[in-house]
Amino acid sequence: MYAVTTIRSAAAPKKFEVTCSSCNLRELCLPQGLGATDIARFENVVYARRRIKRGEALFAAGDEFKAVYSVRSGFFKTSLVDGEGREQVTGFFMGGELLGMDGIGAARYNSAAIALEDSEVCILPYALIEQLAAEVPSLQRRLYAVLSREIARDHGVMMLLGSMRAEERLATFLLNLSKRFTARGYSPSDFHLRMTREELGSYLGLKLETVSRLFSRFHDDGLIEVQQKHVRILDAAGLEQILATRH
Amino acid sequence: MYAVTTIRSAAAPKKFEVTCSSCNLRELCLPQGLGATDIARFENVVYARRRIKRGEALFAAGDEFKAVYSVRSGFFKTSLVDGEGREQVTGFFMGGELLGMDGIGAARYNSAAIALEDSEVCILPYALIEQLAAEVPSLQRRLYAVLSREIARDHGVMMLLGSMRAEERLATFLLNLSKRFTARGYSPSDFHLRMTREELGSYLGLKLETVSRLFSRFHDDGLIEVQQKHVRILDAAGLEQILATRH
DNA sequence: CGCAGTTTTGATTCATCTCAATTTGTGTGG
DNA sequence: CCACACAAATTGAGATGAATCAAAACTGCG
Repeated sequence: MYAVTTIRSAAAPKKFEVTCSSCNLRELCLPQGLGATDIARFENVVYARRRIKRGEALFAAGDEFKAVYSVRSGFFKTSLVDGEGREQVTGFFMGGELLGMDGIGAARYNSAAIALEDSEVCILPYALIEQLAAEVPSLQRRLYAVLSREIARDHGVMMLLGSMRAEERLATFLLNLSKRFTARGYSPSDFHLRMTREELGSYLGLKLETVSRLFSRFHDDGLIEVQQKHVRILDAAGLEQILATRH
Repeated sequence: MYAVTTIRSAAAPKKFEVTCSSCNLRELCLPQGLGATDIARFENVVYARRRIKRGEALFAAGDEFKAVYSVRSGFFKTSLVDGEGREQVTGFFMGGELLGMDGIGAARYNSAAIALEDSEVCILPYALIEQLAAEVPSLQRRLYAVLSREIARDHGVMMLLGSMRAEERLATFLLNLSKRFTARGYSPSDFHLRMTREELGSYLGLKLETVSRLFSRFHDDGLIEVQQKHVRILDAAGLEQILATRH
């Protein structure tokens, strides 16, 4: 286990006064549910942030696992590349969501995290978090819960990829995105997609042309407005209806 | 948090002397890497086993989350059913593998676990495991690692479902199964599938007829022998070749 | 021994992919 | 600030892998 000072000097990113207690993403982020005293201890461990420009990697698959990251602003994709060069986008991440947890088990990141817009993350040095979790039961519980929810989330994606037709996949994705934007105080119906059609296609198990055609079809059906990356949901109930339609 | 005695009297399954230290699945199971003293404490918490007959549920989606289970013998599937009645098999589990971890976050199981043959599991009461983990760093580390690996495993399935063609999916599945059997001292090439073609199809995102046809094709190509649920791998390199083939 | 559930196989359809051309948008350097 | 070059998105036509529908064969359980 590293000493705090060692890690600080080794990583040496911009040092900020990190104050989770006043962060508006607090309730979506790791310290959710912690009391004032525990949050203070937590802030002491989360001592820095890091900026990542669009297109840059926060970490790559195979990199040594040292920290988990919480998205403070911006947008990320995570993706996996197999031995044959196939890329699979495994998720999209926005404010308050945690990145890198799949690296704990193997001490190396299992996937890569790429910023899809200029972004900023809070660095959560894993050794310190782990140590603190052993002392603070509410943090320990929260950490297990976050890992477990990630598993449940992945199962949802497996359902999407394994059992849904193309238009159900896109409808599910749009509704999910809408919900997450809402939780962050943004419009539930009006947003800018940060990923390309190809990245979205990879995530949904579809080719980019298919994604593009689906957007056009949803548009023609009056469900959404699309203009390149800008999407406006006109008929959320209609999108839900797609999921209810017998297949 | 429950007192040990409360949980014991509440659950009251057959009481066994559980001795992880002498279990041949020890190195695949949760207590992997624990020293003698810690294993003893662990055994004290894992105080019981439970038998599940073929076709029965170890737990159902939505059940209150109380324990994680380790497969002692037998074979399970886990599956998810969405609002529209679609079933998605999310995994198959054999000796030493852990079931139910997706329930930690929501305090309810997120999926159902069904025995595909008469099976036995060790009951790992979560409240006690959590408590012990806070005191035993090696167990804490192992628990985080197990959760993290489950996430990484799920990402592998997402790759399979999102980026592979039907025959690549089946080849991947067979090779994975072979590896897991090998790790448990069984033949790497000769095994009995416990799931139906439909269950396997659900897991692989294919229809049962497609799975059946793929088995026939692999048979015709001299890669495997199949007779209903019995499979013998004749040419593992050939199966790997399928994955390497440009798509 | 018989029946229900499972698997195999065939014929056909259809959703999605592939290939290709065009349009639209974006970042960069003059 | 504009023009150019490159990246991204759209749309069309046609190919194809897997789904669907249907029937027959097998298996093992009661």
